[in-house]
Amino acid sequence: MKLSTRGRYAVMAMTDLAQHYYADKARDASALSKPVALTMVAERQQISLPYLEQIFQDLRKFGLVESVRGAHGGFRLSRSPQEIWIGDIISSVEEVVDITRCQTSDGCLKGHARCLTHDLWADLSNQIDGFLNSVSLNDVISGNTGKPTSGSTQVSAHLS
Amino acid sequence: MKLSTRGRYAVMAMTDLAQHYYADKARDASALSKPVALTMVAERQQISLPYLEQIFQDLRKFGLVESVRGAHGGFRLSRSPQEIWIGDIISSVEEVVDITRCQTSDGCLKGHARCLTHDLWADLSNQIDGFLNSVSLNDVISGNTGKPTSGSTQVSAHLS
DNA sequence: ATAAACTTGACTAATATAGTCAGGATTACT
DNA sequence: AGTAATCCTGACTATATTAGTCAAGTTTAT
Repeated sequence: MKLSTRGRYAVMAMTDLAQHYYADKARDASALSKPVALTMVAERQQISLPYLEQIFQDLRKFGLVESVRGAHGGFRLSRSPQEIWIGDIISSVEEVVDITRCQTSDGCLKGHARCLTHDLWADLSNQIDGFLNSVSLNDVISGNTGKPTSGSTQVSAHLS
Repeated sequence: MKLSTRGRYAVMAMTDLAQHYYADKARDASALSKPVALTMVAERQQISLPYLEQIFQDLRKFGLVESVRGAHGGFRLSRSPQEIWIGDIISSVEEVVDITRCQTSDGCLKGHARCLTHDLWADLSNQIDGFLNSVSLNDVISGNTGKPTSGSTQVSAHLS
């Protein structure tokens, strides 16, 4: 799997929108939240504006955000932060990568010696998907991303 | 995180050695297993030999394999497949990637708006590490990589 | 009208990955 | 002793990906 800065930027930007979503709902729970201009998000999150624009086109196509064009336009979440999973965000903006290389021409016979590792990668893939699809935008904002069982207080800054 | 072909090749090659390990032990449980030449591994696993050599230098430096130089030389596992975790293999050959970008100069204040996603990436990192460090080479060979709770029969070939 | 903001698509630069190459050192076998 | 097999080392290159830029639009509030 490849989790590049593109996916990370997308999640950062979406948490930014989510904060505005809550701020607006606090003022008027029944109204739509106001669109947030990407120039603001880019500045707050320190991401290049044209690059963010690219990323938001993907998010829009996958229905995670709505755009409002013209002056005072911008983007808003298309549903509430509890209903948006981190996995949705990342899969919207990252290329899909075939981790196993098995569907290709060289014919991996699953279970055959050539590809004993097939299930390993598939299981790892499920593991990661499972995690990312169990964490919502709301969880991220409220700092509630850790699994109950794992030591979520122990922070390891590096992946190996 | 970046799990590239380099790491996948390393795991494939190590499963190859593990199979030879068991074959040799079946013949004589007390003897050291015979070294396996990389030319053989390269051929069986369809990996370029010079590339494999590079990878095996890393594995050797991290103490996962022993080398035997000269004619009839090669590599053998330096301990039994039950004691070698997939996480060990991958971290030996892949570059360490800072997933959070937080220790750098631009000062991520954890918990600050700028870096609400810090814990998310750290937790994901722990999740992946936890999985890879809970699967041994022996598990891979015996097809026992899935977690009891997750649907390990459902194979999704793509990571998003 | 005008300016703010989104939209689209092509383009470029930097980086990382995968893989190659050449030569050297070590050892088994004859 | 000689030779072939094998590991060992390090530099090198090609390719792909990622990150980011640029230019020229369209849409809409004021």
